[in-house]
Amino acid sequence: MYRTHTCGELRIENAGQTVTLAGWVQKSRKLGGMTFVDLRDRYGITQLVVDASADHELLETAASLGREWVLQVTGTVIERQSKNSKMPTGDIEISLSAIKVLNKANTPPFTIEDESDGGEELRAKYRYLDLRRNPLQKAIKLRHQIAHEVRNYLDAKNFLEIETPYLIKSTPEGARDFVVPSRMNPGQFYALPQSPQTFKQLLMVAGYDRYFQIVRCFRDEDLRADRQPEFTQIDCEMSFVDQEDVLDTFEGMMKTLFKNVLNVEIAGRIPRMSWYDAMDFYGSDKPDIRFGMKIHEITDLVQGHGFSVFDSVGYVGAINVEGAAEYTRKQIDELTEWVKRPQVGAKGLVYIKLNADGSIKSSVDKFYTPEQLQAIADRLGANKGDMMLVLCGEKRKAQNMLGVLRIEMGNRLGLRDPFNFAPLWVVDFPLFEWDDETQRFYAMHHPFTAPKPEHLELYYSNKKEDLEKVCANAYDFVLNGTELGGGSIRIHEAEMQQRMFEILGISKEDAEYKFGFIINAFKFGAPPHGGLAFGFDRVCSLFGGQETIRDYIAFPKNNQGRDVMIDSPSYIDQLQMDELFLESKAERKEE
RNA sequence: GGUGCGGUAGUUCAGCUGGUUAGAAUACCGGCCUGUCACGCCGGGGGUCGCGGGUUCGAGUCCCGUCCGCACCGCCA
Repeated sequence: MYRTHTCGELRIENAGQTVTLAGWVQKSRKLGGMTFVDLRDRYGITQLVVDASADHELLETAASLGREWVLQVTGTVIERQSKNSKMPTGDIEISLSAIKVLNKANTPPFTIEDESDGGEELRAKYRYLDLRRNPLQKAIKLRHQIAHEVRNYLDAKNFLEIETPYLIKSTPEGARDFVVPSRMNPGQFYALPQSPQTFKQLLMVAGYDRYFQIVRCFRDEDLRADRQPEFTQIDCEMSFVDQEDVLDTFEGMMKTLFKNVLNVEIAGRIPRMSWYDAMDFYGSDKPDIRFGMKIHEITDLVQGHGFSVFDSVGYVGAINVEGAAEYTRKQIDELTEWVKRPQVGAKGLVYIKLNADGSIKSSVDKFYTPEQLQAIADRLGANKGDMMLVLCGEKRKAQNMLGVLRIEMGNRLGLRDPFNFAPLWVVDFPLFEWDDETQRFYAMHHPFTAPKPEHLELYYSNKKEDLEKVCANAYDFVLNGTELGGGSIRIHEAEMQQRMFEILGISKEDAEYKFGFIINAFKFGAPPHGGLAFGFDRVCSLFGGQETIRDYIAFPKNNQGRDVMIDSPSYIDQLQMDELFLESKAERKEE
C-alpha cells in the first residue's frame, strides 16, 4: 500500500497516528538543521517536518528535495507549534521517520500554484503540469460532477445512453467537416460528426424513445475562447413529445444541475422569449437578461425633423443607460470610437443626456426640441440622471449593434456578475434564413427541423416572402448571454423532409446521395420526435464563472486548432500517405 | 480572410524622442539559519531582445516582410 491517507484529510484528531503519505513536493523550506516540506496531491497539502534530531540520512534526503519530486513518506501526525489557519491541514504536520523518493523531477518551467507565473502558451505546452494546479483540478472536477448529475437525472427519466459512430458520412451543409481517408476504400472519406443528429433520429425510428449521450462533436471552423474543434454535447432526443414536453424535461435538468452542483435555486419557470422579441429588444438571439437596458425603436419619433442621418435610414433605435448622464465628453468620445470599431461597425453614436437638474443635452440639439427628446425618454422609460444612446441603420444590423453596445455598457456598469444566473428559453425561431449572396434559403437550425403545424400552408408556398415567415418549434437555452443549447421538434415524414430539401435547393439526387438513409427510414414508421443538445463545455465554463471553455477540457487545442503539447496536427510519412491516397491494395500486389 | 494587442533571463515583465557593459522580481545554484508556511540573510550563474531583411556612425527601440500566441469580426446548418 502506497499511502494510508491523502494529503488533504489529516486533522488534529489524527495526532499520534503513524501515517504514510504520497505526493509531490510543493515547496521545501530549510532552516538550519530542520526542514519543512509541503507535500501535495489532488486532495490538499500537508506539511512534513524533519527535525534536527533525526538521523543523518533522513536529514540529507530532506535537504536534497526539489520541487515536484514524487515522495512516499512515513511519520507521526503531531500538532503544529504555530498553526496555519489558511490551510485545512494547518493544525498538524507529519514528523517524518522515513522518506522514499519515488521519482525525481526537473524543475518545472512555471510554478504549480493557484496563481501560476507561467503564460498561457507555456502552460499549454506543459498541460500535464498545468493540470496539477488547483484551479484546473477544480474545473476538471466540476466537469465530472456536471456529467454525473446529467446522467443521474436523465437515467431517472428513463433515458438510455447510446453511443453513435464517429466515422460517418460527410454532409457539407452547415459547418465544415473533418474528414478521414479510408484506406480500405481508396479515394473515399469518412467525416467526423458535427453532431449525432441523424443517428439520434434513427434511434427514434428504432423505438428507443428517450436517448441521450455525452458525446464528442467535431467542426472544422475557426476557434474562439468558447469554441474548440472537438467539443462535447449533451445530446438528447425524445419520441412522442411536443415542444412543451422537451422544454419541461430540460428545464428540470438544468434546475437540477444548478441545485446539485452549485446549490443555486432557480425560482419559478424559466422565462421564454420569442426569437423576434429577442432580436427587437436585445439585438441578439441569445439575450443576457441579467439586466434591462432594452432596445427601443424610435424611428417614428426622430424622422422628419431635418436630421438627414436619421431620415436616410430604415431604423433608429436606442438604449437607456441608467445613471450615465455623468459621462464626460471624453468618455462619450471614447464610446463613439468604440462603436466605430470594425467589430461593432457603427458610423457614429448619438447621445441624449437627462441631466440631474432636469435639462436635456444631446448631440442632436440642433434638430430636436427638448419636448421631442423628452418623448424619446418617455418611450425608453429614462429618468433624470440617465443617458440614452442612439444608433441607426438597416433594422437588424442596427439592432445587432445596439445589442453589442448594450452588452458593453452592461460590462462597464458591472451588471454582468458571472455568478448571477439568468436562464432563458428563446423560442419560435424562423425556419429559414435567406442568403443574398448565394440567393437561397438556409435552414436556421438544421434541415430536420419541422415547421410549426400552423405554418404548414406557408411551408408549401412557393413565395419567398411566405417561406421567410415560416416558424419552427425550435428553441435555444440561453444563459447570461451565451447559447448553451438548442433543439427542435423534427420532421418525421418523408414527404415533409423532401420538401425541406427542395426549399434548400438540394436536388432529389443530391438529397438521396447525402440523406437517402434518413428519408428512407422515415418511410418505416418514424414517430413524432424532437430533442435538443447542450454545449457541455460551455455549461461547465459558465457554472465555473469563466468565459473560456479551455480550462474545462483536459487537453484543449489552441487558436489555430493545434495541440502544442503533442504538436498536432503533424505531417505523416510518405508510406502512410501513399497507402491512403495513391495505391490500392491490388496495385501494390502487382509490383 | 480581416482587426487589435503581444513576443526581451527558466518564468513574468520594465526598457522614454535610436546612444555606455540590456535591468527588476521571481525561479535556479552555493553558503548561513531549530518553527517556517510568500521564511529570512549573503553570494552566484543565467540573454540568438521570435526570425529575416532594410534605414543609420549606431537598432531591443524606426521601416518592410515573416512566424508564433491571445482576444475579436467573418465563419460556426
